[in-house]
Amino acid sequence: MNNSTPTIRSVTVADVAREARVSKATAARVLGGYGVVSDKVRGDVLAAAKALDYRPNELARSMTTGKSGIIGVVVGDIENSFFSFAVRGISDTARAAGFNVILANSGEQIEAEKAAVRVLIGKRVDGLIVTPSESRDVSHLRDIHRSGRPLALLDRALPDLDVDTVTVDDRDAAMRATRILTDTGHRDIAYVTAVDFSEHEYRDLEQIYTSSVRERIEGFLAACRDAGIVTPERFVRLGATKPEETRAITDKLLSTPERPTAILASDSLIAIEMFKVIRERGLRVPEDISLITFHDADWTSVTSPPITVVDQPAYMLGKVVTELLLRRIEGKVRPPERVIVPTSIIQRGSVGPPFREK
Amino acid sequence: MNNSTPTIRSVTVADVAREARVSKATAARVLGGYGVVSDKVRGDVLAAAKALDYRPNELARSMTTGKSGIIGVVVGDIENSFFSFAVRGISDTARAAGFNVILANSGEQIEAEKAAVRVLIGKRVDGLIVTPSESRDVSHLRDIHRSGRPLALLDRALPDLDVDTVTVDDRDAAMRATRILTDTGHRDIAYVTAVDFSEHEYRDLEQIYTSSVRERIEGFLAACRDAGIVTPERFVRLGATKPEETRAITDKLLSTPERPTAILASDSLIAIEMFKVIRERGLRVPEDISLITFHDADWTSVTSPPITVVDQPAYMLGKVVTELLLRRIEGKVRPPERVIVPTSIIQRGSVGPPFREK
DNA sequence: ATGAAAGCGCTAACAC
DNA sequence: GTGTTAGCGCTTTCAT
Repeated sequence: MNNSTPTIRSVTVADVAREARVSKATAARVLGGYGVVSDKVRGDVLAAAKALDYRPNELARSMTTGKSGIIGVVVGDIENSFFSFAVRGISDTARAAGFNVILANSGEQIEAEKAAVRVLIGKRVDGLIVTPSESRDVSHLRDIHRSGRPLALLDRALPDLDVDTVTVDDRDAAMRATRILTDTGHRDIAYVTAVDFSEHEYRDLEQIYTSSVRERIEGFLAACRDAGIVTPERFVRLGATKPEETRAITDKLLSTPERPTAILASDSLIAIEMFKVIRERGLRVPEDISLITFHDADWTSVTSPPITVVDQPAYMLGKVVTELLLRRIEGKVRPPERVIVPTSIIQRGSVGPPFREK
Repeated sequence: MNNSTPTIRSVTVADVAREARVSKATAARVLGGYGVVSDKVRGDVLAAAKALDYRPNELARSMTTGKSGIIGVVVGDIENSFFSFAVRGISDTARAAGFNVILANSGEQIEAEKAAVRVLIGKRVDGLIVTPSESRDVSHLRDIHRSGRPLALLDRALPDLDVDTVTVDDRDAAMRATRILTDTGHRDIAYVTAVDFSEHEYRDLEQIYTSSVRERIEGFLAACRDAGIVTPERFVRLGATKPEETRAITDKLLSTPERPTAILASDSLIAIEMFKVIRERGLRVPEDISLITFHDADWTSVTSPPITVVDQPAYMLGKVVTELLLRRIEGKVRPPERVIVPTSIIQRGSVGPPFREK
């Protein structure tokens, strides 16, 4: 049909108004779906709009209304399937409420996170959902709050920032997972986590600025101590942020004669890399070493043996945090909520008695 | 510090101008980084901006410039790690060029895809990258083109739409994968793909409206025929869009005594589900049945045996399609490009001779 | 029920 | 170099 050159100037309410022989205001009323218009005029305007192929300019609309219909989301790493699911939960919930989502990746880097927040605020998003990469520097998050836009935190709580927050029961989950290991007889258990840190060695909790990481370590250590294990922190390893780092940590961990007999991994990306290294070294799971990981990633159920996991309802986390945010966007004033979503442990075949006992 | 109530009205160039005792235009010049200003005035304005905590309103900026700095992306399913990687490639490339990304999920539904496109156009994105879910209805994509905004296609070509398109060598990849199977002696090979279709049975290529799906089937059939296999289409199955569908297809496929001795899966989501069903039925890979899948998903390297895959450079696809789009956004006029990125096959342990020969 | 006009925050001509 | 002015496309009083 219309094979003419691309439309240079898009058609505006003024164009439609002219075509329909009404005022700009009237056309805008029917096009924008507000105010009152007679049925006849409505019909005329709609017909004109159709004839001209009118598309509203959401930008202009946002500018006058102050709302963009966009929710900004900043996550640590979209390639981590935990976040994929959470984002899916966010998107579905937002879309159902008529909102769009702008997604930004922080790569767990505080500077990238700040930049992303700045941009999103500039775009006048109606609200933000952030997975804060650390709790020391929250000035940019404070700014959001100050700018009057709602903010909700996903997966990680910030002690200094009293806003709607949804996390899982990290401490408890870590304790339960660890207990499975100690109950099976393990005394030398490694905990490997992804917090960005120059060294892999763990000193004390003061080093850790990410709530979920911290709480999991706390839970792990507590469960170990409950089982009478002394200095359980000797096998805590930080900095498994990339496959190569994880590989280095695992290699070192498995090289000593005093090596751990079980491993608890803080996410599935770490676990899969550790699993590969374990395999390559000719070790068997769980005969030679037991393994539990956070997150029920797809691969954990197809390995031989399948992996015991802490199942985190990622989609649900995304859904809940979005609901909280939407409620704020709608202007409900009430104290910030702190939702803790329970996890469950799916026992599969990757835990067995420690090899030393054989 | 400033613990006052959230800023109601955000500070504007006018506010900064007043504070710095210069005109709005001058303030705008330094704040917007264009035009020329004396160093002294620049300093004054910057100081005023800082004091007032000025944040540019990107919306207003976009409205006057006509550019939003946003690239709209519509993919089939973000949970599919193939798309995750592609999106990561898109994001990284876009961000490096100073663009943001709005991500929308079509769920491979044409209506959702149309809605997403409409919204993104409304937001005046500077360009769109779409993974078209089918090639019959491309009116909405034509509209993009007509609206003057660049459009680039990812992973799937559209015969009717002559725009920048980046895909992998689907036909050839399917042929090579199939040949591995035929060379190993297989004569009864199933091809299972995810195109949305009411029945699972395949009749002819005319049913298929998605280029990548179609080309892969073509390649599969061609390679089978080259190997002298008659009616290879008898084992082509469509509609593996959800785990349940895949499960049903696999169950049926494996229930007959004439069951296939090898399977080629069109994506890793299908393959993992098939792998699970195979396991549950007590069949072994590759002794009882061989398996190859498109996409080097993480799980394919940790199963026993690991899975032979068609490695698609998803990140690269995203990167390349974004580069093409950015070039168009910059206004370069030249004929649409059709880039075909080569794939490679990673041979692992999931292919063996057909069990019937034993 | 409809219209006229102002204004959202910014950029872009065009003067001076 | 700096200021003045006029929009961008829409919503929103305020009249009529």
